[in-house]
Amino acid sequence: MISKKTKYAINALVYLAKQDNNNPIRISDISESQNIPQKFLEAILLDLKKAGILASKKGKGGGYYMLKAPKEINLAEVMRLFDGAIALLPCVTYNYYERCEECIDEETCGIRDVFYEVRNKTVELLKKADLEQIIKREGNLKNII
Amino acid sequence: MISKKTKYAINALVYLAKQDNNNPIRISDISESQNIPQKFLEAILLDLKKAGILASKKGKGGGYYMLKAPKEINLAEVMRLFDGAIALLPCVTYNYYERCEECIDEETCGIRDVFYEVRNKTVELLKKADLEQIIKREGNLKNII
DNA sequence: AATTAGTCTATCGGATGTATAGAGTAATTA
DNA sequence: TAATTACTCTATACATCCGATAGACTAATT
Repeated sequence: MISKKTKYAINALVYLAKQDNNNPIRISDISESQNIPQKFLEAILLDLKKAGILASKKGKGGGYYMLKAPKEINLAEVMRLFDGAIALLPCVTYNYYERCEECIDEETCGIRDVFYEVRNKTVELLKKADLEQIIKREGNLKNII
Repeated sequence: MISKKTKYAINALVYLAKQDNNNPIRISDISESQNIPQKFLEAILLDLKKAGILASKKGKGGGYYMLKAPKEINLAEVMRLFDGAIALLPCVTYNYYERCEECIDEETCGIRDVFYEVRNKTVELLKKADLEQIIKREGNLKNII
């Protein structure tokens, strides 16, 4: 399961990416419209800013706005930022590799082999899912109904 | 990430499935050969027994042995048994569905749409991975080296 | 100068994951 | 039927993480 932090982050990003212009949006606006606890959201937005995805403006008329283009931000990136590794086993991650202590021979581990496949497929799907595409998907789903 | 419990369970199952005959194996044997803390392993084996995957025999010459055929046990089943849902969002699980509290419209949620795909692919891959196949994979990996 | 809004630090309760201890029970064998 | 072996159950400990909140601080704008 992904953490609430990641989920909130994605929701906030989609919300910001949906704005017509790129004017700053107040934290309290995002918080209320997306049902995210405000103080919790503050920390999340800060992290997104540090990651170079968002930027902020202080003072009256301030708030957060997109720095990167929606197409350049995908769910794999956001998940890694808040939850760390995407893989289900530490021994099949790109960025957070760790040997399984109890493992006898990693090279010939059939279990690892399976989870390696799972990770590859998952990352592939999550990378394809950028903010622009997610918004398009919403449009499609609305048309179906 | 899957829990150690799940990982230990899989390792113990593969170990038991590899035995030539289906004689009972002592907990202490599994524990030592697979580097799993014995007391922790006891609880895991009990769960696997309750799930109808293993059976046990008490007294001298006793231990745990396979009840189901290795081909009938796949990683999706084991993961669900110990870690619960496989999906990354509660709103896209088969067996543990829960609405996201903060969600505004589930039906048209683009994020959900993505994670729905990820879950389907993951479950597909994990279901294909039964114990027999895992053991075959190990054989293949050994031949490559 | 006053206002508005983001930034930082600290903290907290609760849940979960990993692991261990020890007493108790049941089956087997000799 | 006693001794042995091994499984079963309950309780507990500890660390870590997660979700959330409080409050003081700082910086930009009007």
